[in-house]
Amino acid sequence: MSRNTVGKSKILEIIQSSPIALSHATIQEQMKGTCDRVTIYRILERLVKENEIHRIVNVNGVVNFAACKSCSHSSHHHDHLHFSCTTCGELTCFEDQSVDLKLPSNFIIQEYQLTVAGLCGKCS
Amino acid sequence: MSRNTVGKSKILEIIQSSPIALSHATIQEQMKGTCDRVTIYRILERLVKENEIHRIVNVNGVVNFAACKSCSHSSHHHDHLHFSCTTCGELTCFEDQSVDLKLPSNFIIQEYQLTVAGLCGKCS
DNA sequence: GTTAATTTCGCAACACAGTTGCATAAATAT
DNA sequence: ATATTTATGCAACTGTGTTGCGAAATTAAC
Ligand SMILES: [Zn+2]
Ligand SMILES: [Zn+2]
Ligand SMILES: [Zn+2]
Ligand SMILES: [Zn+2]
Repeated sequence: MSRNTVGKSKILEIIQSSPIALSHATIQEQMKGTCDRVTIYRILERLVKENEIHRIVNVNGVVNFAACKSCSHSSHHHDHLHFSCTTCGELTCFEDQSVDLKLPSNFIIQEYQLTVAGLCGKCS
Repeated sequence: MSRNTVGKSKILEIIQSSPIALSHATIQEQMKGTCDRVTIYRILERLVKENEIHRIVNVNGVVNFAACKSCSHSSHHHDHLHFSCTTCGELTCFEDQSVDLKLPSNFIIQEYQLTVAGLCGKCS
């Protein structure tokens, strides 16, 4: 396990206390200069590796991060759906929505990226 | 409708004759210097607007383009699944796979980005 | 406690995808 | 033939993410 530093704890707390997924840029803002850009990238990488958070590629190509809630540390699955609002920009996890896919049997799935974009409840 | 230029026709042909989705970089390679980088970006933008091609954000965040086959020009839908191979890098459309999602009724879906990554038939 | 090994951090520099402004060129319209 | 519109090329720029490296901070060993 990697070390628990001040920056790491703070970043994890920011992500865990957010109802929506956050981008690196947003996290950096909230860190208010207490951490270097690159350090934030590396901490996020560590947190992903330790199954504390998961990464979602938004429809604009930018990576966002959200806390892992329903997935235990032993069985880690991120096959749930994400919704990205085109107005307010919020990226929400639908952890209850696991989509079942029918692919040819010789296809081996390693990673999911299931996101729909549109207007969220607030903006519609 | 935008104008039909040499570059536009060539790029459309490259995309239509490809069994997999292509990135801007790959298209630029196949254009062999006949077109400027920026021009290619703008032509792709036009082709998307005219419903000739659709854009897929790959798991690495890079945008890829594929020809529109099953969708007519009147009813345009891109709710199908994509598969991105982590070994050979190929991004394939599964136009027959339309995933059904159950979102809260006040959520309005505008755009789909349904991609799974892993090992394709050739690489598994 | 002092020293050595490991990990983290900050800074600079880089790679890459994508965008914008502007002048020129080409195609349409009058 | 002239004016208007659209497309192109070039340069410069933005934003996201990465890599190398030396310094600082932790942890382990003695
Ligand atoms: Zn919204
Ligand atoms: Zn999620
Ligand atoms: Zn493959
Ligand atoms: Zn497709």
